[in-house]
Amino acid sequence: MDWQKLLTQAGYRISKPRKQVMQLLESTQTPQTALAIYEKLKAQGERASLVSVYRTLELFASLGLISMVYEPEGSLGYLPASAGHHHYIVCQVCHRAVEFNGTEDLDGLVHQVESQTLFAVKDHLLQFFGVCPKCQNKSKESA
Amino acid sequence: MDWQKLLTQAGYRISKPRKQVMQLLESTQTPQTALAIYEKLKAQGERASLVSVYRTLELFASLGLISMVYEPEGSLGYLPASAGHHHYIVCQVCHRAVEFNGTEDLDGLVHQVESQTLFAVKDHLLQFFGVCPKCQNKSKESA
DNA sequence: TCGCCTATTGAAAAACTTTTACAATAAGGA
DNA sequence: TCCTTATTGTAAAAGTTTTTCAATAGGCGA
Repeated sequence: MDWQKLLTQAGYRISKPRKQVMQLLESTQTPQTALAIYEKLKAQGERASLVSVYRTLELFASLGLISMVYEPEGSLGYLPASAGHHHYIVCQVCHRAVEFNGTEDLDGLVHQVESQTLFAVKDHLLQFFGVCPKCQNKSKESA
Repeated sequence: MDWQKLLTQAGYRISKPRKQVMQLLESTQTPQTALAIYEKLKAQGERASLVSVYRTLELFASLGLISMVYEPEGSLGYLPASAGHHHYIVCQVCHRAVEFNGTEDLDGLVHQVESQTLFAVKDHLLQFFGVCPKCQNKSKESA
């Protein structure tokens, strides 16, 4: 669904900062931190405040409109959420994030962990880091 | 291997704060944040500074003596590292962390992700959250 | 379209976390 | 025990996230 409709239906307004943040996330190829979003908007001449960026990201995340991934250095980046699964592999070179579908294998792992630890699994944190095809080729060329 | 021997062999000294931090981590059942370690040491009358706690944790982690887990609220906790694998499931109620062995299933997932995304997988972030057996029983009793 | 209500914003400050600088201290080999 | 220097503690800085509150603007109803 359109994010603006979803926001409206949930009782939120379509404000300028919210439009700007979503537009920036949608136009970017890599996950962006709150500060990076703020600085890129500023560089574009927009004057959304950093506080609003934080608030907007929190709202969008709570509504499932955006996903969060850990960058290779540990900071938290945001990117538009797609419909289904939300597991990402992040390129350690160019930071590009790509979704992968690992539901089935993960289900197996969840069951194994539950029987092994007797915990009831409620949630998980799963993310891969690696080198994307483009960056693999670049390093081959320069070698 | 004994952590003190390992430190010495790597050219580091066995200082008071390092002893205190390791002792505290070894005596605790749950992962501890830097601040929590500092405050618990202070409560015990030890006078290690917060700066030293940070430095010590960084050193221990770089030597593989301790592992890091994300707490349910998102903060980073430390706990002594065991020999082999280092994946944890953390109880959302009592914060206890238990290791699990998911190497095989994870290998399968890694291969699937590589063929699906064409990335070369270098590293990963895997952690589960749930409710431990004890806390499951407690909630049953109170229900 | 206009006006009103109030959700939302921006600025400033506060709270919190982590890092840096540097003189004083103490670990451990000679 | 002495000497060298790794390590510490204090203080300050840097960085990040949250809170406060008056001003603004989104969007519904008239």
